[in-house]
Amino acid sequence: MTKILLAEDDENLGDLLKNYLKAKMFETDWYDNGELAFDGFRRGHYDLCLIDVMMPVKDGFALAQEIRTINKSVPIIFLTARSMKEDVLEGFKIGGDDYITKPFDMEELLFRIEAILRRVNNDNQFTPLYYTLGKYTFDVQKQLLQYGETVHKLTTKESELLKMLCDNANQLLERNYALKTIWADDNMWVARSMDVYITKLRKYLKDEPNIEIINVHGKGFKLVI
Amino acid sequence: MTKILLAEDDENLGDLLKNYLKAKMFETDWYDNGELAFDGFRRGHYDLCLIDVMMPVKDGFALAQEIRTINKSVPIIFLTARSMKEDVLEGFKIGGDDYITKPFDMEELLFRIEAILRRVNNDNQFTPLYYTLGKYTFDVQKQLLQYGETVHKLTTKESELLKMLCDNANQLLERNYALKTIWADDNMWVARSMDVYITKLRKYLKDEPNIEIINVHGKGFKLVI
DNA sequence: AATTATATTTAACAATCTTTAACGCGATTT
DNA sequence: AAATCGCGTTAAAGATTGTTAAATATAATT
Repeated sequence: MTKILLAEDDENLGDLLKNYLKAKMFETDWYDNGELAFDGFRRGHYDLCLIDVMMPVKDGFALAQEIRTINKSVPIIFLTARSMKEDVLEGFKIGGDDYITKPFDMEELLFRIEAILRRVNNDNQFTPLYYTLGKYTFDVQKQLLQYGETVHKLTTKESELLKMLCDNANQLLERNYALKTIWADDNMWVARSMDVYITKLRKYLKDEPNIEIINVHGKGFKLVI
Repeated sequence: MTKILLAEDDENLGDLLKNYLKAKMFETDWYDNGELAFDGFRRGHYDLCLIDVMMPVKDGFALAQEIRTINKSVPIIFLTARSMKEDVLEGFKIGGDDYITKPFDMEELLFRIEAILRRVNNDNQFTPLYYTLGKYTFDVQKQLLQYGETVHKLTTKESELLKMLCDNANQLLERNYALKTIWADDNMWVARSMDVYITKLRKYLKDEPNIEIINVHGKGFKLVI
């Protein structure tokens, strides 16, 4: 989960932002002044900072400057009521990545955050490489399901589905979710295609008594280990 | 020198921008409509694109979208007179990096450009001259794939494709993306040509059990290391 | 310019992957 | 209990990819 540091003294705005970002799957720590925010920054690990320029105790620029002394790369976005040229330029000089003036549109802020993270995360695409299923090892990259001599070469769809089941092991994997992500569609016809693949996976895994793909009627499937 | 592509139909603004950026040590190619700009983009190499949204022949969003099909990483900044929410969001959805509304301050634009480039250059996106593939070394410049005695002289297309696979190692290399960049086209017939080259590369790499080019059905290929 | 060599594309067929169709069974609802 | 719905399974149809060889295009050489 992406962690965001929010430095904002306005209670309403801070609360609003935190909740909005939470809904968008960002974990946000909210500090209401610059000093606390800096303490928080050195303690935790953040993927992005959202900093209001005008704050009591320590203003946003000062905070950003301090953050930059200990971290030169974390993305910083300034929030401000003032749209004066000098302020904007000051923000960029310090090493900010973006500058957005109040009142701003939440969705625009979200897109700006995502635009910056997209660039940062360019090479940060982490996915587990192997899963252990009883005696079998599932190599996601190579699309192999193997145990000693026995090696099943999986097709793309088999592999995608098995990976999704593994990610939700012992939990329900919803039909619609799987269909929308793997098949990019969830109409009735495509749904039958998924059933065919479930059958195929069950065949591969039938040698493993401890592993089972069970059906949750009307909802989806569950990989039980 | 950093090269900027400027797509702007307004003569005065275009001229002004080009001169301003030149003074700031950016080499700028200015195209006054979207179609010319796209032609220019595929011909040359640019570090950043500055695109006016409203242009004749081909508007800025359409241009950006075309650019994104052949280049997923070049930074794009939109310029526009409209500050409507929908427009801004559209720009980010396409994969833009920033969006600035006219009339804008030249200095602010400059800072935004620098903020983005700073981040891009941080990510160390230089392209290596050598890749290591198991026991083989792939020399991009000389188009050689060698290990001790064994040396494969690669043809241009073989080399371009292998390089592209290496740049996306362990990630999906989309068919269309490869076709558009290497073959400058992505029709059905050309696509088969790519398959032939995949076969050739697999032959060269078959001595290396740890290296494999796997197919992602309907999407592209992945070099797994 | 003609010839040779090399690189790339096209064509053809085989193999593999994915979807669709069909039928049967069991679960759920009426 | 009958009817409906969702799922399990298999086989065939449809699409994509793998591979080889011949045809064409491009480059190098005579």
